[in-house]
Amino acid sequence: MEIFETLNPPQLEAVKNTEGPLLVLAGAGSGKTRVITIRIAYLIAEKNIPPYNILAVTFTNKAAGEMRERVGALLENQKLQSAPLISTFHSLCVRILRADIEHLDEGFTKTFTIYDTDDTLKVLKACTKDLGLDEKQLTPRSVYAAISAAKNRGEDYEMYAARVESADEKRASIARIFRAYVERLENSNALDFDDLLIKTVRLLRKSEATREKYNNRYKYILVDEYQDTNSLQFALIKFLTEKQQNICVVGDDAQSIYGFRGADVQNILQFESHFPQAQVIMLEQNYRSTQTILDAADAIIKNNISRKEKKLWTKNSGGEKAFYFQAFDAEGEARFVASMIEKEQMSSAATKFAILYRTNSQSRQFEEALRRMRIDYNIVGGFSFYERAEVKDIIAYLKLALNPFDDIALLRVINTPSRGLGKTSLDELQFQARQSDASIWETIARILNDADSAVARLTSRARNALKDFREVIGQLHKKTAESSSLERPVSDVVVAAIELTGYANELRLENSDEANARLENLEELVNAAVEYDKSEGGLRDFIDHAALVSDTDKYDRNASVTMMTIHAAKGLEFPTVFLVGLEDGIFPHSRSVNDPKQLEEERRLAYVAITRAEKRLYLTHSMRRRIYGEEMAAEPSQFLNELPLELIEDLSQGPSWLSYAREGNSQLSRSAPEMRTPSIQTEKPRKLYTGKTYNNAEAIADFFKARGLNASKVNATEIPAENDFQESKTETAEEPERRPSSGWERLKAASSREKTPSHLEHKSENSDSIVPGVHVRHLKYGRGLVLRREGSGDNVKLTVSFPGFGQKKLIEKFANLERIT
DNA sequence: AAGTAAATTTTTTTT
DNA sequence: AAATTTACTT
Repeated sequence: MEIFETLNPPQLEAVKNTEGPLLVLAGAGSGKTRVITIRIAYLIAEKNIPPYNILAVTFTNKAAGEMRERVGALLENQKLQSAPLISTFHSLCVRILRADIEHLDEGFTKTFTIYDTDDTLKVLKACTKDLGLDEKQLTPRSVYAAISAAKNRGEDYEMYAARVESADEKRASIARIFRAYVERLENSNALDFDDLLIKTVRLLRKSEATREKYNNRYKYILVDEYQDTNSLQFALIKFLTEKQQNICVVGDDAQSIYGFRGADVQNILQFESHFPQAQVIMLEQNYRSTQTILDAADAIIKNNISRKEKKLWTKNSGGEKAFYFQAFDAEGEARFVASMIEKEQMSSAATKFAILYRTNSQSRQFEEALRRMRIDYNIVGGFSFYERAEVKDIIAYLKLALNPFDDIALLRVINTPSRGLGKTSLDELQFQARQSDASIWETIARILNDADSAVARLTSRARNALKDFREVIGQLHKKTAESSSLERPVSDVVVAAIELTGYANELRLENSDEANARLENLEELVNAAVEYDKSEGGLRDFIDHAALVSDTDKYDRNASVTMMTIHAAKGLEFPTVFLVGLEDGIFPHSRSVNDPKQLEEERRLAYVAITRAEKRLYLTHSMRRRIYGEEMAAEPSQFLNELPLELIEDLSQGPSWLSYAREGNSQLSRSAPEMRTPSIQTEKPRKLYTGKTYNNAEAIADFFKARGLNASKVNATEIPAENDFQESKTETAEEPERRPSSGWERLKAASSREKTPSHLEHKSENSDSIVPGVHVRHLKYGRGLVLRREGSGDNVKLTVSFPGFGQKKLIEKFANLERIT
């Protein structure tokens, strides 16, 4: 195959080294995907491995789809009997479980339902309520996080309870919810995302026959983005490679960005000890970016302590500097990005742009700005098609028809469209179901069959509604049965779920713009089903697909402008990248800054973002930003401070943070830290900052005024708590620190005094230093983050989030809070 | 029971 | 600021 000639020596090694365990450490832009796809093609075309013996695993459907496509293109001219399985971890597990879950003997059957995050949260909420626990403190999200973490550690609820026994009350409650949750899922024959992995691993551990089957089936296994695997995924791989060890994993520890989901970098770092015969190949030549971009990425990542030294290099020498822009507010930032895109589109229409942000909520401003300038864009993430209410409703009907024990699906649709079943009836139904430890579907049957209906206090109207409902689901069920034996196309059943249930009729009757839009979405769902009928999958696969596709899967590589989170951008590349919202608290995210481990993950995220760029990189941040509808001053991200100034070109209007940084650095090079004269006072890291320093009496008075205090009233202990004074007095004399520190706090105070609109000014005058965003210490709860401040004078109420205790509402006057940094 | 008004919460990142 | 949840009418 002439394609091999396009590979460099280590890439070629990685392709041809087909036997035994192989670790490919592939830096950003080093042609990783090419290597994997060509390797698969090589196995088939040159080594004559039957395609069905090959398994490639990815994390996202997007990656799997792309890989399928590229392998397909490489093997275009071959006549193949089968196709290699290229799948996500979760789809692979569904496939295995749909075949063999009954061997697990845990009561689950092949027709199990998959609960997505939404469904899971609903169950958790119901459990918490059921147990009479505090729903305010035990939010479904936090409980889910705890349970999911436990599951990913391999704990069931008993182990969790045992481990947590002597710990705080909250975790004891979580243990109870955990148990109730597991029971409910069992009753509903449902598995959540974690369960898909857990049950598969358990099944492989338990059943030798199953293990044997898949070991014989998949003789060559490839895993993409191996740095993102968690312990369960590792266990899965271990079982699947038990007999033969033709396992090739590809990844980059510097791009490990899913630690929050249990991913363990140790899997890739310890590969050689997990698979003792392993060979290791490093791909270090970057084909994507300019040297400047690589230098910028490297400047940031080298601040991480735990990392494997890697030296990416490129033949694409030089390149232009990274552009930098400081905006006054988020709208200004978006306007800047939009106008830069417009300008570049004028000169070369074909180029592609990505706007990358840390959180989905940042997309809005950019959407508006682009729309105003009539620039077409594509947005990945946020609301996905399958997350729309009407789509989920219809899917729920289908899920229910396939698995009547699925309480969550049932509750979703039992009164949609309205059948006259209100809260009272539904509460009664659920109560009855809990009493008899049965599913709601069974409970309905029992109530309707029981002539002596006094047990259930339901109105005759409600009973009739239930009868209708049962009838509808019954009919739908018949059709699904026909569909699974492939006598009836999937699209037929989908249409039935839309029409038979009266769902479409209700929307037609409403005849509003919104209702029509929904009807169109349902039309789209039918289209998707028609597409599906062309492939061999049945209704079941269609529904599974709907549960397992993520919003990142709708990336359109032909779009000129794509907006998405940095996470979603992993694996992609763009000629021009805008990395926006480079502000402290946004990126790195405020929930990560207190934990060095999480901060390092944020830094890797920055590394991923920057290395997406091929030719041109823009870095932007805003001086203020609205958070929860409240205008907040925002300081530049510490990551900006980690970039060498000579790599950056400032496009800001007027003086910017960067121009101050330049000034501050003009006398002393920050690349020469040894020139620093250490002394007790200056030992503490300090930051660069713009704006006023508090180095005279007037400025000090101003400072306190901004905080609503009189300088004379302030006692001695409060000043050091702020610790602004000594530092700022010596500011210009000292060498600037690489790692930014509290100087920015002063910029915030200064800039809010100078630039804050008057309504905000007023607010800050009446408050002291305990405002949203600061940290405080509480005698009992310890350190906490102030989220909200309400009221005035003696009635100031604060909402404070204390790690481990949740959110507390406190009266400032009595709470005895101390502000800390 | 259903619709409206008011109160409350929300934002990390994802299969 | 927006979306979701709860409280209050009819």
